[in-house]
Parts: sequence; structure tokens; C-alpha cells
Amino acid sequence: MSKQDGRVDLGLTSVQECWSPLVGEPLDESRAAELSRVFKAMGDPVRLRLLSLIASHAGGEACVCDLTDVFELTGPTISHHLKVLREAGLITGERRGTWVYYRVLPEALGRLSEVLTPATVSELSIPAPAQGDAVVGT
Amino acid sequence: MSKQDGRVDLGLTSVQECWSPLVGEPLDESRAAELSRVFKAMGDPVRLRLLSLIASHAGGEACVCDLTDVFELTGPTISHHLKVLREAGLITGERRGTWVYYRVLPEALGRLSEVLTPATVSELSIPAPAQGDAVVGT
DNA sequence: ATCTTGCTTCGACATACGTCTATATTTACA
DNA sequence: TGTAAATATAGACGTATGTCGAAGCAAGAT
Repeated sequence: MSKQDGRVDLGLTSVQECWSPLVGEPLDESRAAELSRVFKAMGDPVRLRLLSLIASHAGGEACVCDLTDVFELTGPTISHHLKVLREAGLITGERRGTWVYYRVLPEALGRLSEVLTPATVSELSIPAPAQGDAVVGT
Repeated sequence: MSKQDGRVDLGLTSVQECWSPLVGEPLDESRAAELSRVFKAMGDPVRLRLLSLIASHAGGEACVCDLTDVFELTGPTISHHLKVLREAGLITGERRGTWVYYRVLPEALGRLSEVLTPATVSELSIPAPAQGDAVVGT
């Protein structure tokens, strides 16, 4: 994907460290399984909104009652979705008194964005290492 | 989620543009539906590997025959998964002669990473706008 | 023309998933 | 102790999804 066609040539030969895991080299079976579990958890509109509601809630956390009201779904259904997000490692829940508070695990989102971001570092508005090119680690 | 707790305060008051859509404000129903369709497409190990294989293949594209060999799955199944990725807007296919070549749509990955990245910009190694803070557009 | 090869579509099937109601569990409070 | 409120779990049910084999469609080869 470098020299012989019309696309950007970053002048890198040992490129792997610079590219995302996704586009740099074929994902191996186990990493794909691992990653797909997280994406699958986000592959439902209700769960995405839950994630977003939790993340954007004041204090970075939200109790289940805050979340249940937003949807026209029963408690058990919300509880189920929260469990899926929890088991995907995207959120964590803590009981305080009668209520259970959920918050997003930032590392999880971070790892995910790592998978996607570098793929398009040249096309995005993210300030890429400017006279970069020489950045290749080792 | 800014001043009153122990977390990073970027000194921003009108913060939305700086945060990802996901953590900045609750995702509205239609955007969540839209996004979740893409995540759902990536929520399968085979499809993730297909995406990765296409992206990392020489020339940035791969023909279906290149992909089929990698898996112990029948042609129709691979074809089905490619269709899902296509309909999610993640890849595009072009017929040249007998073969069909697929390539990843970089904007799609870009948009996705936009959703995730800024959420953790402070914890990642991505060079964030340095004396930034003033970056808030309008 | 007909055959072959590469890929897609169709139809069927088993399993996974989202939702519900009913029931359990945990904690607070009278 | 008992009752009420907030979540979670269990079980059931319909729909969606991943997989396959068989059949269809293009495009080159004979």
C-alpha cells in the first residue's frame, strides 16, 4: 500500500508501530475475538446510549435509576444491557446504599480508539507529528 | 464532570467541541442507531479480521479469493460478511474482470475514531493541541 | 457456444439476542 | 421485624444472525 499507487507514501519501511493494529497487520484470531466482543457490546443502540449517558453524566457516573427513566424499557432490560457493557469491560458498577452507580472505564475506550485512530491519522484533523515521517520507533 | 471532582480540568467552559460525541453529551436516538449499526458490523470476529485483512493487504485492497482462503468458512459465508461490512459503509467493492476487489473506506474508520478518541485524549500518547485550551472553535 | 472460475443470492436451520414478566436479593427505614 | 424501594436473576418467547448447500450470474477461456 505504499509506492506503486497514487496514495500517500509516508516514506516508512518498518511501518507497523505507526499503524493501528487493525490496518497495520491482519488481526490474529484471538485478538479479533477479544475486540469483537467489545464492538458487539456497542452494537446496540440502547447500549450505546447507556454508555453515552453514563459518560456524559455529571460526576462521570450515573445510577441505574437515572438511566431507566430515559428509555421506554423495563428495568430488567436495562439491567441486562448494563451487564453486557460490564462484561465487555466498558463500564464498572459500584453499589452505594440502595443504588448502583456505573461509570465508564476510560482505558477501554482508549484501547478501542487506539485500534481505529492511527489508521487515518493523515486524513484527520488530529495534529499528527508534523515533520514526522522519521517517527518510526526503532 | 469538570470542576468538583478530582479529574482533569482542561479549563474549558464550553466543552462540547472538545469531547467526543459519545462522552460529551448523551447520544440522541437516531445517531445512536446509526453508530450502533457500524459497531454491530464490527462485532463479529470474522468481519473484524476481514476488515483488517483488507486494510493491511498490499495495495490497500484484497480480492475475495485472498480472503476466503484465510478462513475455514464457505464462500457464501464470506460473501455474506463482506455484504454486512459494505452495508455498514466500512468497505467498498469493485469488480475488475473475474475478481471483486474490496478496500476499506478510511473516512468510516475516521468517523468512528472521532467518536472514541477525544474521550481519552489526555491519557493517550496522541499529541494533543499543546498550548491548546484556546482551541474551542467559536 | 459452452465450460470454468470467482463471487453473490436464496432458502433452510440452529443458535444467539433483546425484551418481557415473575421472582430473588440487597439495603433502608418504620 | 416487617415493609418498601432499587437492582439483579431466571425463564420464556419471538426475532435476528451466522452458517451451510444449492442455484444464479458474470466474465474469461476453449
